[in-house]
Amino acid sequence: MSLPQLNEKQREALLATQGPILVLAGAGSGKTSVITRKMVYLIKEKDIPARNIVAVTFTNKAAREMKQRVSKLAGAKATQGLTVSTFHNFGLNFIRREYKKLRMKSNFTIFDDQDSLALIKDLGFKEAESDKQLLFRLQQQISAWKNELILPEQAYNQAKDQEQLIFAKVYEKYARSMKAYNAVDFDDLILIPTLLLRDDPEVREKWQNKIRYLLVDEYQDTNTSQYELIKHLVGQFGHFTVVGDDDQSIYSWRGARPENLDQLAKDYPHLQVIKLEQNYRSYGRILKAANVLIDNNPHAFVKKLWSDKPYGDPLRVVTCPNEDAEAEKVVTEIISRKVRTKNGRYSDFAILYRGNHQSKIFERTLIANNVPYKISGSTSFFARSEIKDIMAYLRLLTNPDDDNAFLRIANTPRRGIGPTTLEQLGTYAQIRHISLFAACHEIGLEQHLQGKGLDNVRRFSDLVSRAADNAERGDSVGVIHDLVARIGYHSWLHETSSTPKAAEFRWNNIQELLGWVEKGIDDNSNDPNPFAAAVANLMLRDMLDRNEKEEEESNEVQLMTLHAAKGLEFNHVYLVGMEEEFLPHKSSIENDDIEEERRLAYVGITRAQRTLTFTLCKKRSKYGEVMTCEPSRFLEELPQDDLDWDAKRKPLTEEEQEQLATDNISMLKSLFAD
DNA sequence: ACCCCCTGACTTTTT
DNA sequence: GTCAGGGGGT
Repeated sequence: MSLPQLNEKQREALLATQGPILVLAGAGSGKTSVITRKMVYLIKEKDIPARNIVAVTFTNKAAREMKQRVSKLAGAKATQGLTVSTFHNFGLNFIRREYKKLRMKSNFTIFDDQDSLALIKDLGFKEAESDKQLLFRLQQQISAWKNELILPEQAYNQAKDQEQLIFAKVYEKYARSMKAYNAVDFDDLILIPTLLLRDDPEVREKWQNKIRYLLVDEYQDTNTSQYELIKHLVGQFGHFTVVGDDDQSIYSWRGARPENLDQLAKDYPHLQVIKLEQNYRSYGRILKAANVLIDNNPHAFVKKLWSDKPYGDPLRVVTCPNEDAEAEKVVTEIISRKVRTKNGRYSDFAILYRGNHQSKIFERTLIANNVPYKISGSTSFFARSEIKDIMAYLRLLTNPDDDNAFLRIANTPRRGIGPTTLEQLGTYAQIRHISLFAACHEIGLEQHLQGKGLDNVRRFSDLVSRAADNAERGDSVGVIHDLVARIGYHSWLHETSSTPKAAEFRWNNIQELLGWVEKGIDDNSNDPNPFAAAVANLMLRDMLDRNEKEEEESNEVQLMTLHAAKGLEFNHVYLVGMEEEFLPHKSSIENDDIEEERRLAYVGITRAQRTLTFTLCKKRSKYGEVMTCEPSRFLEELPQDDLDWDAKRKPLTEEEQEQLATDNISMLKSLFAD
């Protein structure tokens, strides 16, 4: 196999197939290309069967992209059986295969964050019922324990204060309830396989034999439990490649441990470290600025990005009197730049910010100027109420013990099962130690019990259990369509939507969802319960081919947080709100956690291919009050010779700036008014 | 059951 | 300043 288009280091990373390999891949250094081509190399040249190769990523998007690229390079036939999935999807498949060993039922449901929060709230921890903040902290603590591989008993023993003690108790209760509901949460999808692999030599051996080569993307984002999972999967002399960049670690607040990179060197003394330092994305000056900035952070592995692209224009720093002027400045500049560029597209421009709330004013200004835009990270498909409703029906069909699903839909659409009935049902279920749905069923059998609410409960219980029976027997998709029709969901949508158009839009969403269920059911798999498997997969939000549509070249200005921008690139980047207390964020300053904020700025800078513009405000109205803002310390850390810093070169008075801004805007407006 | 007003939050989020 | 979500009133 010839290896064109790869540089020396990339080739080295690709050819190293013995023992543990760490690839330190700087921003824009062609890391995805290396991983995908390495998989092809392993299959084609090293004759490792595709089914013995596993690659894990953090997002569905990354997994999908990788899979596509590999099968394009190696052909669909050669890649048959190759596993490219997210950590969570891998964990899910693991559990579905090993459910017997785990003493679980095959029809477990997956709880998302909201489900688990609802459960925690329900566990009767008095203080947390009213105090949302506390409830939230509790959920995060439980999640953190799970990510650290700490079980309830250990949490209890390690508790340092009264609060921790109480939290640990709730954790224990939570774990027991999850078992009763036959449910797992997202963290369990990693935790459960890790514990089984750790404790069961037979299972461990089986999986280590299956996986002859493991690849891990975005390694710096792994948490403790993911680290251990990988360790147990590859065994002591494992052959694997992990790819990561400690400078782009921006998720430590949710358990990611960039230290896992150093830990790897300690756990595997023969670890081969390969650095990819040539950047194919940015102009030289942008890279220089990024390097200088990140040099202020301590490093376990030193790395210096370089590029043979042109040096490029100085990075501009634009100081604005206030946030309105900032937005106007950015938007009018994007318009004029786009018009001036031949074949200029709005999608060449990105506006990046620290917090979601910062998008609002830019959105408003873009609308006012008729500029098409796209904000990433807005309400997702699965957050839509109609999708949550139907998902709850699907969950209840596969797992009748899923009380969260039951509660969501018991009275949706309205069928006269109000709070009073539900409370009675809850009490009954609690006494009998059964789920709410099972309680419905039992009450249904007690013919002598009378009451309007009870009749409704009976009817509901009959409806769902009949559907569940039929679904298990065969045509589950037909059964679901039938169920959706029987509950009158279509007319319910029309009742609850403001316009008929909105109702039809929501109805279409449901049709789309049901289409995925249909596609997701794999009758040929040896899974004992293909329908349940399909529903579980949907909880992990892998939307299969939906994104193909979404990702077609859109001519829209891209707006997103710095976190969401990781992995992407844009010709022209506007990094807005470059002020102290924004970037670095106020709470990070207070917690003395500047390094991760610096990495965030680094990620933002390295997104830019050609030009980079920082903007900041002198004054900003925060929470109704006008506040004076300080320029971000990161601006001071950048190489000043490479900056075109307006305010420093010729400081204008506030009035002059305001005048200038107004002039520019009216000039541009008259230019593009039509 | 529904609506309206008040209160509190204003870091980041995938699965 | 603005929005969401809870609580309380009708």
